[in-house]
Amino acid sequence: METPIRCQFCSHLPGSAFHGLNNDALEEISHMKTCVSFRKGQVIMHEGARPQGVYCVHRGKIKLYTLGTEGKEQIIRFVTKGDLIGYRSILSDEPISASATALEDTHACYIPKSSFFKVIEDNPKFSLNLLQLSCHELGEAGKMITSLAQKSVKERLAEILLILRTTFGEDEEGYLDISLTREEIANMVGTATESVIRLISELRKDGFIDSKGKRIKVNDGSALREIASVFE
Amino acid sequence: METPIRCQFCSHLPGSAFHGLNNDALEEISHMKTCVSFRKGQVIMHEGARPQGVYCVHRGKIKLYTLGTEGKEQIIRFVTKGDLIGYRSILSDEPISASATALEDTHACYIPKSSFFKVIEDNPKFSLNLLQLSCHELGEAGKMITSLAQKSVKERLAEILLILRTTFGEDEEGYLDISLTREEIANMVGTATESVIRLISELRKDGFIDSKGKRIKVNDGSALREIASVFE
DNA sequence: CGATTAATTGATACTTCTCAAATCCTGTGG
DNA sequence: CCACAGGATTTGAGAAGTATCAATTAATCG
Repeated sequence: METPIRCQFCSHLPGSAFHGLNNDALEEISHMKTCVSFRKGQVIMHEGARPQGVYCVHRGKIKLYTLGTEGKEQIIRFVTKGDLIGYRSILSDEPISASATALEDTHACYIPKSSFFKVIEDNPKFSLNLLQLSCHELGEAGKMITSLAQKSVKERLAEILLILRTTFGEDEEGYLDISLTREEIANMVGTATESVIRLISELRKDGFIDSKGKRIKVNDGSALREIASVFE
Repeated sequence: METPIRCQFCSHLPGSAFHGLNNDALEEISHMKTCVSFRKGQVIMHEGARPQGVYCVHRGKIKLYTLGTEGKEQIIRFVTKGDLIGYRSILSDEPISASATALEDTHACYIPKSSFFKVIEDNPKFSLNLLQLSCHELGEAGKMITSLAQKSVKERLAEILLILRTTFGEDEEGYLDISLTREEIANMVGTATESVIRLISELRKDGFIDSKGKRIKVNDGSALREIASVFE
């Protein structure tokens, strides 16, 4: 447990669900929250559990996933700095629908359930932000559903490489700023690990991407867009 | 355009997003809304458009779907009495992510965007209801993602027959109270029409379901649950 | 530097899709 | 009320796409 930065001064405030709240509200939240850390690989929330609060990620990367029948992970989405975890479950009053595991060492602010609801009640703006957020994600989920139902594995892989680039950005050398195993990529695409491996090496041969071990670089985004049939 | 029932007296109020609002609020909404009808097959909202208001369905059944690359429908979910359409787009301030088409003649109440926001501002309870609703649907979408990514077509079909039963119920003879073409079922399952046909006849041979034309009856729900690997 | 875990490759089996043809329905106009 | 046109459903056969299994090589971590 470390001393938390006060929310007013958090660099992720503008893009977060707390943007637009007045100073008093932010000051109050700052007092209600605590700061927690997770090591790479650590489970932050467990599918089926009842969360007692929400996390606002300050640093690090997290995967959200459900477990399928055979215990296979299906990655639903990724969470990074400024994003909330656990709010879905608390707001719908349902058990957690997706487990969260840290992909790298992570710092987050923890806001207990009761405080979270207090912020909602006291700040219509926050409530609206959350509505906007959940509705946006609902749209994203819909896209993912259509993609899984109608696209081939190759199309989906190309799509997800592009999503990874927008979500995590690139480092100085142009590689995606996220380290995933082939299995994790497969669990996002919804296919077998071996299929991902074959297709990645195919994309590499075609020159659309580069890859050194886990590091992947998108060379030709428009080629990937074409493969993924993304027209946006 | 017909005379709308006032919301206070609407039989769908308890299960809708407007439940728990006080009488004054409901009275106000009643004055802001208008009543509209759609014929079977009519498109209510078009993917990509900017909706100017939301519909609260009073009677009828509606499919929400996105169009995939080849123009193929992917049905995301169904909407029935008491449900809202269009709120996701308005709240996230994004174009409509899924088209809506009436599966049978439909009556709905239309609430213009500005009125909708006014209700939200004036009634924290409504805002919370919407949050709960969208978060619940987010969980459902996650389940659908996992199912599409990991289950076989047969498992998904069994799952969807069960979903249809919970969503639409059964008529006096035990048949699902919804009429869908094989193609529409396929568009929900995320497979080819012919595959659905083959699997439906397989389930019929096994005695788990009956079907006469479009009418489908679930004989053995627990067998379907077993096939679908649903453990709830 | 072992010992594990991850990544890769090949061969094979299986599921699901696609195309084509036949049959069945359903609503419509005579 | 009947015949018919057009769509929906069904069935079969073959092709394609993916998964699975096994064996090998590479990478990673104490």
